[in-house]
Order: sequence, then C-alpha cells, then structure tokens
Amino acid sequence: MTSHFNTKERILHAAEDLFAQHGFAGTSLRQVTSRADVNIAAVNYHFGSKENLVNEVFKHRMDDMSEKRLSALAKAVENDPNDLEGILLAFIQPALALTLDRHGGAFVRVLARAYAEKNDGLRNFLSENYGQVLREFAKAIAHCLPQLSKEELYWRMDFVAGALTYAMADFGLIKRQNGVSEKAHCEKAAQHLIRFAKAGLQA
Amino acid sequence: MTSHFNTKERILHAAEDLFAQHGFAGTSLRQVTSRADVNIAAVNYHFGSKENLVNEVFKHRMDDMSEKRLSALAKAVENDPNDLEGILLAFIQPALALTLDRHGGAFVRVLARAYAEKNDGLRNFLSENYGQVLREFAKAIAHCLPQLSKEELYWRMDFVAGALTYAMADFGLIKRQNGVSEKAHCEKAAQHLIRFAKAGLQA
DNA sequence: GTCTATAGCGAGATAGAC
DNA sequence: GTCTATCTCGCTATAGAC
Repeated sequence: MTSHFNTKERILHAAEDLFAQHGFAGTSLRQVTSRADVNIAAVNYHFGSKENLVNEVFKHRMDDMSEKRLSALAKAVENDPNDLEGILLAFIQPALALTLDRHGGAFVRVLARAYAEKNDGLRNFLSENYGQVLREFAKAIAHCLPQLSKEELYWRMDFVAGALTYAMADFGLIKRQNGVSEKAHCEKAAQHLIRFAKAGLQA
Repeated sequence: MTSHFNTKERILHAAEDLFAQHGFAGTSLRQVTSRADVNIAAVNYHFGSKENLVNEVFKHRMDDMSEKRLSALAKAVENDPNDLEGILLAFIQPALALTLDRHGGAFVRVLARAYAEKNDGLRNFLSENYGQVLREFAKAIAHCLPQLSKEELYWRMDFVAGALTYAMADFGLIKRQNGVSEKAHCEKAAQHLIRFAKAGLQA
C-alpha cells in the first residue's frame, strides 16, 4: 500500500497517522521511520529536523483544505449571497471530506491537537493562515446577518469552529453506530451541525 | 507564593501549569520539579510515576468541577425545570470559574488537550466520569425540549461542549482586549455562549 | 521526607561509506 | 538518496546516605 509512494511521502503519511494518535511530542522519529519502513536517517535528510517535519505535515493538509473552503465559499456567495446554509456548508464540507480520506482522517485529530498546543509557534503559524480564511467567512456571514455586531459575530464563529473541531475529531458523547458507514455518519454530522450553527448564528 | 504549600502540592501546581503549556508528553519531570523548586526524586516518591502524576492532576480538578456542575444543575432544576438558560449556566459557570482561578486557568487548557489525546487511557478515564455528568445534563435539557430526539439532543450537546472547550481555552479569533479584565472577558464569553447554545439547541 | 548520584534507556542528529 | 554506526543529550526511575 505505502510502497506506491516514495520515501518522502511515506514519511509524511506515517507521521500524520502517528501525530494524530500520540501527539507531536509523544511521537518519536524512530516510530515514524519504522512505520514508514524507511531508515532513521531519511527524515533528517528530507526534512532537516523533527520540527520541520511537523510543519510540513501541517502545511500539506491546511493548504488543501483552505483552498477548498475558499473556492466553495466563492461559489456559494456567487450563487446567493444571502444563503447562510450554503456558506456554512462551504466551511464545513472540506473538513468533512478530510475525515473520509484514508490519511486525512488522522489529520483532523492532528488539527484538533494543534489547537490544544498553545505556544509552540505551530499555533501562530496556524492562526495566521487559518485566521485569514475565517475572516473571509466572517465577511460573507456578516452580509447575511447585518444586524450582528462584529464582536458578536466573531464570538459566534469561534463557537461554530469549536463545535466543528470537536465533532469532527469524534470526541464527546456521539459515537458512530456499528451499522452506519463512516460516510453516512459524517454527512449526518454536517447536517446536524449546519442546523445548529445556523440557529445559533441567527439568535 | 508557592512556598506556602508542601512539596506534593507544589508539584501538582507546577505540573498543571506545565502540562497546559507543553502537553503531557512535552513536559519532563525535570521541568516540573525545577519549577516547583523540589528535588527531582520527590515526584516519584509522592506519585510513583509520571503517568500517575498526570492522573492526579486531572482527578483533582475534574472532581471539583463535576461536583459544582451537578449541584448547580440540581439547584436550577429545582428552581424551574423548564429554564434552559439556567441549566446551560450550570454547565458553563463552573468551567468559567476555573479560568479565573490562579491555577485553574491552566487546567482548562489541560482539559482541552486531554480531549485531543485519543487513545491514552486518560481519555477513557475522562469520558467515563465526564460522560456521566453530561448525561445528567442531557436529561434536564431533554425535559426542556421534549420535541428533540435523543440522537439530535446528543449531537447538539456535543456541539455545545465543543464550543465551550474551544472558547474557554482561548483558541480562535476572539482575543481578550487589553482594556478588559479577565473576569469581564469570561463573563462576556458565558453570556455569548449561553445565547448561542440556547438558540442552537432550540433550532 | 528529602537529598545526591547514577543506572539504563531512548531520543534527535550526523558522519561517512556505498 | 539511502545505509550503518555512533555521538551526545535528556529522560524516567531508583538506590542509598542523611
């Protein structure tokens, strides 16, 4: 399976899985190279350092997700700038899509974990990129809800992002039922979340 | 400041701060004992192992917060079983109170971090205890919103818990303004969150 | 109950052959 | 570009003096 990829890609995939499972500090490069079935020295050859590997794992998925979010947002706004549900879907759908991807599912937990890491520079790097995307959505949502103050809007968007992160990472009470496919579970999650977030934003 | 406490308590407080800042795997016992100004051997004398220290740090605050939540819930329900806002406040207030505590503020991030740790046994221990408290709240909220299916209720409570965790841990777009006291910031957070969560639950 | 000292291990990183 | 071998460091944990 992994043997279709070259050394660098195998390291990236193995690291993504392990970071999701054990965190950044909790994962050793030895674990990564062992799972990727490459030599221990390869990671320093290709990435220079562990810290650099962490950043690359991140950038890879974040760039992809942000791009999908922004293009979905542009399409939704062009279609109907007052369709709050469409805008929310543009925000939620790309995150959802990740959980259906073989390796992306791990990344969702990596993402949640990164939010829990407070000072590590990774967090700053993240909030800069991710922050810009959030501001685009804020603009679109503000257009739908002109009565909302900017402060109130930002609070509520934080709540939506929190609910999304939490639900996507599969914390909490809700567990996927045995009879339900992962895809169906995620679609249900999106549907519930959009309904909830829409009502909360309109409060 | 810390010298008012004995060795064991100093270790607990130092560990709480550092776990919040660097995570569990990212914090060494040497950092802990150095900050607590106790000898490196003291932690193994008092706690046996690092893993045990992690659990104790957790149990200490969780027991306290769960107790406060449940007693506030009992009071709210006794006062008016249909007061959804009162029930939400009982859920949110004790988490809020922690962020105003000298050491509790760190714990909120420790908590968020624990949710991001998926397989480490700590997560199971947590979901068992915390899960019971959540189910009590689910019962009370279900009474206020009898038209909601159990599944829908659980989804929405997950979203509320996510929004709370995210907001409390100070992720996201919203930053405390320089002119605003921490206490005022938290009260505003609670006020916004209750409004948002109430509307979302009633959707 | 608290110290010093150290055992024993696994980490990240690198040098240099191939 | 990938390997083996190894350096150096910091970690958890413990033994034993006080």
